[in-house]
Amino acid sequence: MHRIIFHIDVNSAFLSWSAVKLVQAGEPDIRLVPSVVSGDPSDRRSIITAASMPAKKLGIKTAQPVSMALRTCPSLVIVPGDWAWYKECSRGFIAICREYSPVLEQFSIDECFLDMSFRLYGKDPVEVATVLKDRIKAELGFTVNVGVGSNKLLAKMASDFEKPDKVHTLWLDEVPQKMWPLGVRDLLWVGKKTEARLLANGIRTIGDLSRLGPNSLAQLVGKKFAEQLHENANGHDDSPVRTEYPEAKSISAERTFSQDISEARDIDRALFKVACIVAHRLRRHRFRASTVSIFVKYKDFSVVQKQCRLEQPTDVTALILNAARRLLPQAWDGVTPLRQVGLGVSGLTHDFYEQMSLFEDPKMEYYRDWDRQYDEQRAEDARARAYERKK
DNA sequence: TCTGGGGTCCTAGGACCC
DNA sequence: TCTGGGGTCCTAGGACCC
Repeated sequence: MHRIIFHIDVNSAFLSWSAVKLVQAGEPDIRLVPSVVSGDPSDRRSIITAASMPAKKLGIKTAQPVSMALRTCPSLVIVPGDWAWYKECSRGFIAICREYSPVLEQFSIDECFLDMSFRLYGKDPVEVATVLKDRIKAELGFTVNVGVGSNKLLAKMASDFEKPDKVHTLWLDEVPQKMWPLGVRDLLWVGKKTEARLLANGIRTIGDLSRLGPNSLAQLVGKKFAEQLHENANGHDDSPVRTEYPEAKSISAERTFSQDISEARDIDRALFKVACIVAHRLRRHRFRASTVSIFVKYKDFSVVQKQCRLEQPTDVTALILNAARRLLPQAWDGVTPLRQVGLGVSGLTHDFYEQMSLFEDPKMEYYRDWDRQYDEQRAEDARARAYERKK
């Protein structure tokens, strides 16, 4: 059975989308100059979320600190992120893609896979991909790359070839010419650590990797990962295009301080804030969580994480915060400055039978009331922001 | 230059049960 | 009294993705 998969990837998504909005408002096109989307540039710890092609040509990269990019290019144009607008752009581009095949998997806000296997009716895949790409540009004002291949892996690798506004193929029989010469780091799932480990063993290209037996690879990266890498390096991937999404398995929030802090009060305040955010998201998605975890990050980026199980699943901020407060001393000595604190919940269920406890905290009603008011305030804020946008 | 925020999956060890 | 082996659950940490 021969499959044909498209991978559609928005070029410099957040930057392009901000550019579209500015152009609509009669402003210059920031895609044509060195520009980035980032957090507050006056915060030393802000990093770049997206960079324009001219910025990338200067060596400015996603995830780089803004302060560093400004040294490279003092005239860099910096725009803040606009998440509501990005969601609108994402919906628009997904809607057009869906017209080409209902077998669509949204992989992230700016990427999707289309299974085109039974949708081409003898037409040339590259021609169809080109029409799709040009339609998005004409109707929405931003460009995409389309990767065309025999499976999801090859389609995704292909969309990463030359950018922007391009269609590339990577069929199984093109793997030796187009994929094997690439460095191992270009293979999906090979990150910095795995690359270092492979290089240390003389494995430089994806071709080197493809020729390695899964057994010798298993010594380096573990059995399961080795099997996957071996398959992928040979261009094999039988994972289906998933139209349904598994439910979330965890929810977390974190705060990075503008300076490392060791003041217990400040740490607790941050913990309180992230607990409010996480519990609110739990309630909004009608989840309850049975495990609470906290993590702290030190200035050398080392992370310590502690978790505990709750007596019963909850979505109550106070109970989650209490658990977090109990965990904190296990993760932090109370002295060493912290860069970041985070709080996560997992073991999510939609289990809503209240297991009646004889020992229910008498403050429970108060806690729930507090949460209701918090949720109402958040909803009101969201309405106010939506109203501001419409104006 | 000094590194955000939100996720997923895998591994390995210990506890506990049969 | 001492022993094996398998299964499950939990925790901590590490790697990757966008």
